[in-house]
Amino acid sequence: MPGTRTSFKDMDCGFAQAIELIGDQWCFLIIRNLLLGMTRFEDFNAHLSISSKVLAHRLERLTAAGIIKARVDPRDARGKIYELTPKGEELKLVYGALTEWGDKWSPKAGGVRTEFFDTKTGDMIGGFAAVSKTGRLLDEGRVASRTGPGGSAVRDELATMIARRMVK
Amino acid sequence: MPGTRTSFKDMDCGFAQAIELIGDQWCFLIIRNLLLGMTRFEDFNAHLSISSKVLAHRLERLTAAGIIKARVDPRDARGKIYELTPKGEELKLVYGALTEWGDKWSPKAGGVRTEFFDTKTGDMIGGFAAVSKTGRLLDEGRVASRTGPGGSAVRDELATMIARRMVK
DNA sequence: ACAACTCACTTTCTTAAAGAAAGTTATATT
DNA sequence: AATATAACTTTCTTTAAGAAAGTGAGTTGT
Repeated sequence: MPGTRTSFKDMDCGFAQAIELIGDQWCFLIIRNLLLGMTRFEDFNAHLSISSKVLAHRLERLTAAGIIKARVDPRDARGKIYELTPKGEELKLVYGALTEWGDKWSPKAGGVRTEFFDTKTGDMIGGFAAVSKTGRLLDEGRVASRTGPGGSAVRDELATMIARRMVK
Repeated sequence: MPGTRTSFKDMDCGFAQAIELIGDQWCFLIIRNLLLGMTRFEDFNAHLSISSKVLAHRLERLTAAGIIKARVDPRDARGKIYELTPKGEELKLVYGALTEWGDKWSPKAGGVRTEFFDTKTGDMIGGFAAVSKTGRLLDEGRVASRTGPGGSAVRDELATMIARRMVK
């Protein structure tokens, strides 16, 4: 249907499912602010300059996806407090890696805008990386993906599609 | 202006800049396929069921952002080969982490759809994580962020906004 | 050499959703 | 009782998404 955004629900792929849930500029920014501790409708509205209509829709979508949950402000029944669920909290790494990438490739004189640190030691974090089963760090270049046990024909079809095209 | 999607270019924040460039469902999926080795207009078109109009726009946007680059197929001057630039390749970690999250929270009987492995040893990868400067792995719960040297008033303003609201 | 075919787009047309701004409702404060 | 505030909802206009058909340079088959 024209105008309707395409849904990826039928795509048998974890990545596509993730994008179905949070692959929207506003969702990304809202979750980012939630990860930083923001909780109020008003604050998202003001800080992100998002219209209240769209904000309400996004909060509803994120709630339905089980990424956030709202509760009434115990001090003032008018207010709601929006918080990340464990599912939402686990996006922290994705956000860290994306923030690092963004800061690297949209650089600013003076240094990074955001730095990550270890809350136990206060030390700055070196970065985000893939880790072997034995706890060894792996160079980004060594990381590749393949179809897992729950993988579908879709992924193999993709591989075939790609193989058929190989140049050079 | 109504209908115009909001731009985040003025937001002084690496994360927002990243979202400005790739924070769109189609861009995400296109880059995912590029990371898996897909290179052709036709293949994105068919595999993602994206309309050619929108695909052309996205490829243009990603090219302008310096994330992909096109070259003519040396074997057939009709065809173009789209490839990730180093900037684009560096999104691999973000994609790995997001795929892992999506596979975990949209689970499938039988196991993960996609598994990551070390191209040197063939061993499966344990996961993605934050790493200290000294190369130690950090528990996700220990990771937090703060304003860096290039950080702006925007982030501090956000922190203030949040602090003002603290409950419990 | 010429027709048929491919690839990478454009164009056209319809409709859903984004943005701006004003309005609503249920509490809360004075 | 009057005013304020938080979290939405409504209205209205415009842009962009989606479907489908069309275009043009380049290639292949005969």
